[in-house]
Amino acid sequence: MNLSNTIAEMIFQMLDEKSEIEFQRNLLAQDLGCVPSQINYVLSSRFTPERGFIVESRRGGGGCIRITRISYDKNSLIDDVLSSVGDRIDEATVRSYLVNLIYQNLVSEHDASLILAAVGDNILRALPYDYRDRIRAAIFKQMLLTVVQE
Amino acid sequence: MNLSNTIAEMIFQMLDEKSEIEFQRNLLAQDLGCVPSQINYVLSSRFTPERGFIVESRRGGGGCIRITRISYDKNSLIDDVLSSVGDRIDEATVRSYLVNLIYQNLVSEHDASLILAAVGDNILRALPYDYRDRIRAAIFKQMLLTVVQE
DNA sequence: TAATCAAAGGTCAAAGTTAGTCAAAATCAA
DNA sequence: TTGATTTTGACTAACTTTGACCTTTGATTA
Repeated sequence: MNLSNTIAEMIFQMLDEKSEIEFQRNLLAQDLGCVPSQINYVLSSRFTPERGFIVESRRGGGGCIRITRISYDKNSLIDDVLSSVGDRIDEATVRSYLVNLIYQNLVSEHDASLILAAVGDNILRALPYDYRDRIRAAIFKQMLLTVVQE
Repeated sequence: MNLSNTIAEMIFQMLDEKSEIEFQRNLLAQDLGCVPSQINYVLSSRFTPERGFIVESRRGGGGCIRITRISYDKNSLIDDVLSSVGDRIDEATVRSYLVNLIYQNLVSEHDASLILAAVGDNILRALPYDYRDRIRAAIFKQMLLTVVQE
């Protein structure tokens, strides 16, 4: 397990108890024995809005970082997803949507794995670049609609 | 016995104890005294979804390769289907497979509708003829494997 | 009040660590 | 021989770690 995952896990755990946490970057870094900017890396690679987190911060004396886990209203979230997925999407982005959808209990893990099976790159790679992300987006949307319909 | 078979056998053995293993590509290659990319060759030639394996990986620090063996309990029936679906398949044929699979209780209606959402012609029609039925077959197989896996 | 200082956090790019891809060369089997 | 499979390695892509330098903020001091 690498450092970034460890840090992320620790933060996830904190967020398990409260939906909003606050901490000092340098202190956390010191606790973890890492360089402060590593915290930023973890935040920007794992606590993105796409995955359902808001990260805010204040500099200067008494500064800190605040992370909030957001929960959306059910219907509107799917709508949001459907409308925010353009006519192209890559696999990584699908994954992050799915993580979020699972987290919000809008899509079961089972369905998510089916969706991923369908739009995973290991299959769509066979398509010419022009079509790949376009077809992926179309299938993804269609499947989401189907999932939600029930 | 050639190298690839030796490597494959070693991995099979590991998978005999647990249905999911994780290892570092470079370390394994070193142990085996082969070039790292040989591992990829073995994986892509022998640990395919068709043969009941899922291979995932992460790059970068702490990266690794994970192989999951799909349980073959109710799988052998699906296996027949998988091998009888060729490289290409049209929508009508998918539908009849699904009807059959539902009838045999191998696939739920819910999953069938998801599969159909993914491989329906209304989406894949956007592809050039050459690719359409080929991609459909690939997605169909991959999804069936995913369904059975649970 | 204005200048200064110290205490946060932010940015970015280089270096490091894995794994993936691809095609040429070698080998094997029919 | 010929076509398929295997072996290699150079190059690429993805992700992580680190550190030097920058910006913001609040408090203190002249």
